Amino acid sequence: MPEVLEIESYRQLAERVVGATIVRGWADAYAAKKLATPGAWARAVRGLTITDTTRRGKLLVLGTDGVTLGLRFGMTGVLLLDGDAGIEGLFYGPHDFRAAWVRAGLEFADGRRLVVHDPRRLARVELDPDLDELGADALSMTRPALEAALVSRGEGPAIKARLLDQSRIAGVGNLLADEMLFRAGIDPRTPVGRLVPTQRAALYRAFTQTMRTLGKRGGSHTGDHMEARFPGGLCPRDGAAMRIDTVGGRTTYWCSQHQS
DNA sequence: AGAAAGCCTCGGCCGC
DNA sequence: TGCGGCCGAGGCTTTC
Repeated sequence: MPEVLEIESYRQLAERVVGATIVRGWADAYAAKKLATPGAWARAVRGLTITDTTRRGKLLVLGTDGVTLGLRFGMTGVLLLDGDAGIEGLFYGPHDFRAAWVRAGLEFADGRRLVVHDPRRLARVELDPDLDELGADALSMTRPALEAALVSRGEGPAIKARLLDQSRIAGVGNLLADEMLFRAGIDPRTPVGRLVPTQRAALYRAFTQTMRTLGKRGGSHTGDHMEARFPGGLCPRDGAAMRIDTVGGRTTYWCSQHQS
């Protein structure tokens, strides 16, 4: 579920702990998988004071007076502050909270707790995350940055795969990718190198519209194409059958008519 | 039973 | 032929 729009809402929630000092941190073996040892998180965060929050794509970054803290949320991770998600409707599946699904967190001197709630264990904590591996941030996409991200040798990969490539564009996930291609009227299988100028212009427009509109509506799952995102769904724009296939390694829905 | 909104690794392929 | 980089497939993990 979490794509750049959700992570941005988590960042805004995390803003509330700027200035607070960590008295204790914990992460289970899965959440700490990217660290040298499972205990590294607890040792590193103790005594740090949060100075600021930033975000690059789907990576949430907590600045401190020492090591920088990174949080990744996988497919089902949610950030909670004292059990308050900050926004409603972001839970995967049954909007359920279980203490057993709290995989990592920080406890502050004032008693508050900032925790990662993640049923499927794909969320990760990081120390001094490497931002250089991430491409242009999706929420502040510019036309030149998009064009640069679309450069390829030869035909290149399918446009959908390129949109999901976090080293080119950081923050676009499966639902946002399908939504912007839906709005742009582009077949997700089109090789990037074969996109003509009018398609590139349409994609940029759809890209920024998608971020703005879905951001206002409340998340990646509020796109126009979502109502047709099931087998047998019909395109809400023209009533044609939606196609389903794996593109860029992910389940992809697109309109057989206006995206061909 | 099969699929799932993220990401990592592996191996094959391509172009220099 | 050799090599690095690109790209797709598959796995992780648990749930519904």
